[in-house]
Amino acid sequence: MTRATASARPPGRPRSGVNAVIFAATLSTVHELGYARATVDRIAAAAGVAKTTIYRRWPSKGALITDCLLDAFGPLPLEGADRAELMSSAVHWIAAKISEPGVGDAFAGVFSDAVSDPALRTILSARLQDPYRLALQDALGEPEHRVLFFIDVVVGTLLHRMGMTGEPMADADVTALVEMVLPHFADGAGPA
Amino acid sequence: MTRATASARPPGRPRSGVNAVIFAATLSTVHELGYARATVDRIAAAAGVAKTTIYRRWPSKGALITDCLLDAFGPLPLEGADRAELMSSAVHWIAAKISEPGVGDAFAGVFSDAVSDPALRTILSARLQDPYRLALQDALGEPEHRVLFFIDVVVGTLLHRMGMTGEPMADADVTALVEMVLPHFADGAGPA
DNA sequence: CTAGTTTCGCTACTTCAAGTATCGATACCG
DNA sequence: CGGTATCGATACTTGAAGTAGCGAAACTAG
Repeated sequence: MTRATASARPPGRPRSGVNAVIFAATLSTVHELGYARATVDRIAAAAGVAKTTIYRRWPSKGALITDCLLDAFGPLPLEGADRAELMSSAVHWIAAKISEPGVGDAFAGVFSDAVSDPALRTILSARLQDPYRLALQDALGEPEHRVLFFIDVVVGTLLHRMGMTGEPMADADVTALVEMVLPHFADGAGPA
Repeated sequence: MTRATASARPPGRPRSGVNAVIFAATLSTVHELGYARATVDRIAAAAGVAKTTIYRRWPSKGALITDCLLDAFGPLPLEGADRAELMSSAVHWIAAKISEPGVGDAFAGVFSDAVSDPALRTILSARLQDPYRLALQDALGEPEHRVLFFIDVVVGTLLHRMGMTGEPMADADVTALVEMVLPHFADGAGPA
């Protein structure tokens, strides 16, 4: 998982397999201290590695958080007999992920940083959003801009609740979100 | 506008009426440089005042931005013959406001800061969200949690688009947002 | 006109975090 | 063994939030 699957192993001392440890330390530190106070120094200390080791692997704190989220989310489970079940399970899945300790804070935090950092925005969009967007386009047969709108609504709503209250959205409200979104994205409901 | 309407003027040198100038400088600086690089030093320089003057009036950068947004938004225009028109105009209004130069960046930026700053979250919730929430509760006759959900969806969606793309949401998508939200909040559509 | 109070601009400072630089030591390849 | 890239450790640079203390200015009360 840590080791690249490249053809020949590159020369030099190989990287130790501590990415998973660093990811875990990142989430727990963010969970305990919040995003802003989860400094790279503290994350490194919690993971038992040097700060320089982290900066050798990720170009910035935002990139670390992005990869950490990618690792925490994993692939989108595309389950459901029909279109409605598929979308419903996707919404509940991302809501549950964002509810996990540290994940929501880290997500909202890195998203915030990206607002005034175009480079991080590119990383976030390409590494985190695009894979799920493509999977959804494929599963739903919707054009790109409709799936982007879907993501804006679902993720935006969940993050806004998290940001304004500090708590993840309750199940009842996630269900309301599903019920609001489903008709709009029902087969043949959209324009074109 | 700047001067307090308090009973007797307090002793000492009165504050100069530069709040409006500071607000304008804040928005233009955020618009030019982005939220993170719009430092209080730079905002003060753009407004032609000393940084200490700003910190005499607002306890933190976040509080300044919050008041600046409050000033930029103004009161929620509650127009519309019926419930649907009222909600539609409210969504288009906030979308237009967020599209104004600097406003969306400032909003997304201060929101981001609030994620890991409970004190700022309190300021943001009480000074910015609550007035509009109360006005909506009154106008729509909906309970608090439904209006909060409405705000999460609308503002969250608009900010997510702004944060991920750097551009405000296009009119066509705002219209789609309205069409998605309206049926869910139609009279008698909700639980209880 | 003077005394009291508060704001003003200015400069200097403290604190903290992101990110960089450098070093000797270590692990792996050929 | 020689080459190379990583490791931990320490020190450093840079930039921004927020604070402290100054003399000058503006206003009010007497």
